[in-house]
Amino acid sequence: MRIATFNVNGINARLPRLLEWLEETRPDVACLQELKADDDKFPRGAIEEAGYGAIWHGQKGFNGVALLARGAAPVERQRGLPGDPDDSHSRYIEGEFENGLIVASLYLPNGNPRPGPKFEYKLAWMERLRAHAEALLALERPVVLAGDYNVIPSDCDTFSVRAMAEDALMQPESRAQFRRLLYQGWTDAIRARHPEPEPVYTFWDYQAGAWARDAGFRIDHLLLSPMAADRLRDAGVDRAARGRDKASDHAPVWIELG
DNA sequence: ATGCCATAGGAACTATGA
Repeated sequence: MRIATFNVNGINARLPRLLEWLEETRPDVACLQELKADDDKFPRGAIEEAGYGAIWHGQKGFNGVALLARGAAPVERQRGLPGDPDDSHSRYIEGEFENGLIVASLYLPNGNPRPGPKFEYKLAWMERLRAHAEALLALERPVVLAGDYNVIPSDCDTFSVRAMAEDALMQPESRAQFRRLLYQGWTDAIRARHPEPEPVYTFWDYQAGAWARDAGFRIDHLLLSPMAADRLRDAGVDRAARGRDKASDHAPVWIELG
């Protein structure tokens, strides 16, 4: 089965591209981020017509995450990341799919500018994610944590270490928290299939001709629990999606599980 | 150091992003 994650950067602005991508690649589960739409603005009709059941956690203006299942209705397990009742951002949704599979769609805070409250929020969010991920591992089930992590894990995951040196995405604290997650026992699916130092970018800025000169970085990740990692057959990036008219600044990332 | 470009909301411009 195919599971994919796609930061759409506005689900209504991106709807034609999203529907086209669903039809072309037919993922069994799709994790979407940056809906930038309130719950009642989610295009449920168009998604259903494309053959997908959906659950979503919207927010006006920014954030917003969703889970899509082909020919099925995802069963919601968790809406919002646990650990802070005062956190109003819609950045996490978790569902249950066929054969006991658990999949989460997450949109980790960017953290810029740094230093400052946004960077502190990012690190606190990562700590909450670590705690929740630990609980998921304890279930000993196939689990996929997919989404826009806003973390460049290592220097070969960016076109320019120098250009990104001061960015929150590449700070030692952000990377350390990401590594702590991996050390719990999660597998970074892209790196399992495409070991370093192969560059595998998932994001290219709209500005400064970044796509044209392949000035990208890797921030969209699928982390697999041991039971999911055992089933990993392949992983990749749908780069073609980034080259299209009215494209998102992110490309979809996918895995195939046996 | 800032803008570059894009989206949403709302009707000029700001907030947000990475």
